[in-house]
Amino acid sequence: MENEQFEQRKEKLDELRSLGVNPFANNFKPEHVARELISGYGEMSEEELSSLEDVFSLAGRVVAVRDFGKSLFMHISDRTGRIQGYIKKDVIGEDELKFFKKFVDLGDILGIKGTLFKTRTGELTVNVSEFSLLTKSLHPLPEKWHGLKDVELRYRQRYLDLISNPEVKEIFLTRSRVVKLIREFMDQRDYVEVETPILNQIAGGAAAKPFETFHNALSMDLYLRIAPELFLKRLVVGGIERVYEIGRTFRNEGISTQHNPEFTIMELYEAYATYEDLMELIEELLCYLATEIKGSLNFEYGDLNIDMTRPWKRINILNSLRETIGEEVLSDEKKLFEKADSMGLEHHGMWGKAVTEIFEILIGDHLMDPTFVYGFPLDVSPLARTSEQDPKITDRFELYIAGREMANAFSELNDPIDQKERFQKQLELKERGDEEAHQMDEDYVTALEHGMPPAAGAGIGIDRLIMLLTNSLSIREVIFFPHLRPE
RNA sequence: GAGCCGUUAGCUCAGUAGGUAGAGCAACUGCCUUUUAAGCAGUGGGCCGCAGGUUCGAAUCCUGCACGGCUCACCA
Repeated sequence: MENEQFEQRKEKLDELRSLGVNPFANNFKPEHVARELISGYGEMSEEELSSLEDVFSLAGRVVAVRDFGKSLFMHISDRTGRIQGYIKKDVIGEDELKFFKKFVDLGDILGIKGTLFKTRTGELTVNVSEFSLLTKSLHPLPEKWHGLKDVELRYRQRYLDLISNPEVKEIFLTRSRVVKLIREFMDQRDYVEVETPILNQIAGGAAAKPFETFHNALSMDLYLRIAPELFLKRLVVGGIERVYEIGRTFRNEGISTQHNPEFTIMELYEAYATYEDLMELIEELLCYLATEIKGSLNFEYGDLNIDMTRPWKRINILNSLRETIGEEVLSDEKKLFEKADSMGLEHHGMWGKAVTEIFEILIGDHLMDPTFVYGFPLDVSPLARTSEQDPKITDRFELYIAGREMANAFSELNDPIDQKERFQKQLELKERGDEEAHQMDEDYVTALEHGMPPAAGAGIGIDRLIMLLTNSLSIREVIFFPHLRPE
């Protein structure tokens, strides 16, 4: 970090202090932002502007300076955008101009005041009559034209990425908008937003390896949650009939363009609904988001054209597998396991696991337009309600978009006896070496014993949804500080 | 965890038959009162990711390591 430019700027800092100027002053209140000036006055002619006598004040980071000797142009960037400032000796005085040239660097935070005018090239510009150095920056900005490209630096020093790459900032602003829209959508449907524990004694509600931690005062092992599911359903037992949570979840697994160890999930539960109702709800929600964010139900994602026009396709896992691998393989457990083995897939001797694994590779990965995949086997769905048509199947679906799982939903199992037996089976799997099998959650079973109304619930991967809506091909592009190894 | 690729100035990037390290931006010194990737003249700035090896000589060839990216595996 010690380099020529850093040293030069530190010297300026010392000199400013010796002149009695606070290089980290906080005595300037900007009354305007770039965007409001541009949208409010950008269309006015030079004549109209010159008849205005209003003085505007704004503050932001100096991102460009073009020095002409007795005058100079600069661009200042605030939370809404950029605006040009013009400093002219005749207006501001020789001493102030000299001060600017000597002490104000690219990257500094500056407050400016002045009237508006238009340059010859038609750009709305603040004719600066007064400026105030608010914060000295000790490091140079990244390259003004190419921005910050180095992916590692972009993630490690995200602030520089945000300063110099406007499209990056745009993605995160969109992320914020999407989450807000989701909340509005859910609130309109009478759902209550809640928060449930992240530190769990039992990490349940999904098939995943948890992070472990320890509570010193209680002398107790704890896990970071892998899903909020079991807590939310306790709330349904408690009479919060429509409930949702948007929050961080942690899974101790690999990192990739699709996976970050901590990610954001939305889970929702609705009493008296079925998984088919949730297909409708999710379709409505995602189409609403696409319309608001993309302005269309047809948009590009990478090389793909995604068509979200309703109604979305619904395909049955067993039926579609029957077409690809044939009835004889599907119905003969031995042949099915051989098929899974030949594809290098794990199945732990479970029919359902083999079925879903094979499905994902052969069919799921190729589903680009939104598709509901339903008919999940019971042995991979320990919290889902058994189908009334087929005892080996549950009332569960997953939503695939762009070949990826975006949501998982089912009618909830609310029979406590059945639930306990399912947990028991998961324990057996765990003993046989399936690290991702569920733990027994007696307390949850007790909650069900008090009666959970029939309900359906869904989980939606928010990061992946944001990726889709912002055309981001890596999850790291939608998470401010993705997990990286220490430098 | 495996394979492939990358790491050179603050930033973006060049740099091959191994022969003392380059450009643009940024910085510094001048000139320039409507520019916008401003322009002109000049100057400074490098453990070429780290550690070994080969060689008279390594940014360049070899090995190991670190970090990152992509693909695959596990998963959402």
